[in-house]
Amino acid sequence: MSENTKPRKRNAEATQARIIEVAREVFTEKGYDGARTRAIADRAGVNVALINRYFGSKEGLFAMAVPPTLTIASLTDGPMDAFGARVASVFVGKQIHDGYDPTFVLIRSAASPEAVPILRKALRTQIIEPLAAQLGGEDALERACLIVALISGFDLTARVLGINCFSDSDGAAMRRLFAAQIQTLVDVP
Amino acid sequence: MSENTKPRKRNAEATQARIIEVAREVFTEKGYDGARTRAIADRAGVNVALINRYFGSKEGLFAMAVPPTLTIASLTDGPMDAFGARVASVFVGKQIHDGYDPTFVLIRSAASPEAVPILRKALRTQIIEPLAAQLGGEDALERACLIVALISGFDLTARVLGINCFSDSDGAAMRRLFAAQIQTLVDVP
DNA sequence: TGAATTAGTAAACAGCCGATGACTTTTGTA
DNA sequence: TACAAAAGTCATCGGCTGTTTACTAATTCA
Repeated sequence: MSENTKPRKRNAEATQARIIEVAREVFTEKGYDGARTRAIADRAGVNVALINRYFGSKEGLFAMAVPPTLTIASLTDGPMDAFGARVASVFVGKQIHDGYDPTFVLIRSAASPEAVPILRKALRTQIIEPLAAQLGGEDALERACLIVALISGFDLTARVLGINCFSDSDGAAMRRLFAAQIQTLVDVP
Repeated sequence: MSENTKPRKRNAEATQARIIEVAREVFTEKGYDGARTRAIADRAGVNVALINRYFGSKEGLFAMAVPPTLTIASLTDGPMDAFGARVASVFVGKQIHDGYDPTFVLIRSAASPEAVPILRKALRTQIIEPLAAQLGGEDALERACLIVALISGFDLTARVLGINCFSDSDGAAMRRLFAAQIQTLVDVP
């Protein structure tokens, strides 16, 4: 009862949150350019004009929706000698599910001039730099970049383009190879 | 004298070739969706209608322009124990130059439903399968996919998104690490 | 040479896009 | 209960997109 004591039907904050949630899904499916503001508004059950009212523009909505979620904290938490295995278990065999997938947004928005600066800044400050700091040792920046490249390249090849990269049924071989590749970039120093 | 005996000013074949050449450049810069048929026609010095007359549609032009160029023959030629070094020397430190770059087309068209099936088929049959056959040994398909993933992921991260991945000035460290990563995928068996 | 074929152009169509400003409805409060 | 502020809707604008149809001009060949 501490909050929501009054069941307001009109709630700007909740509406903005719903728009952001839906926008993440549509940006995942279509990328920045392919995502239509009307599609986002319709799926969120609101009028298109609210997107411009609350976020200024489609670009503003993208900037509010995507960068806060670009992080690898869930992967860097835990022992780093098992980092490769952890990444592989998440990305290899990942199903293409409905909903938000930041990596898909990244890949599918790489052709959009409005989205690239936003993605670049978030990727650099929230993923690559922290990862490089955590890796430490020689060429930490290069190794962090290669880890990100391997992950995003794998998602691009296997999921967005839909190339079958598995000679076995459960992807065990890929998971093992993928984990080993990542781990060599962690262990180098 | 067997060909071009008469210096025709109107030459459908030459015009088609010019359109394809320009289309490759524009697809490189903008991706499939961002490439405007009018921009292609204007830069080629012809009327927009010729694109549809000669190639049926924008998608038809893309299918005629891009797949024939998707190959890694220039990289697989040569000793495979230096494959990693060869790939690294080509991709690391590569300048963003004007003109056609198949990897950029791949990355920047990954969000376009019309382009993806075309790219998937060409990438699979002309790059990944030949590369896997050349690699041989265990998990050749997985290793070929990871090589492609690493290359395309690096281009996505460092070039299309424009993230600075180099702690030195000439990229020597990245070139060494990149080459080593690729080479471990070649040498595995 | 003259007619038929081919290369290329011009103009417009139907539809979609993001964004805007005026309008209506609900909510909170005096 | 009256009223002002906030939340949300409606209709529309200007511009752009791929494609098509009708047309003009150059080329080929009998």
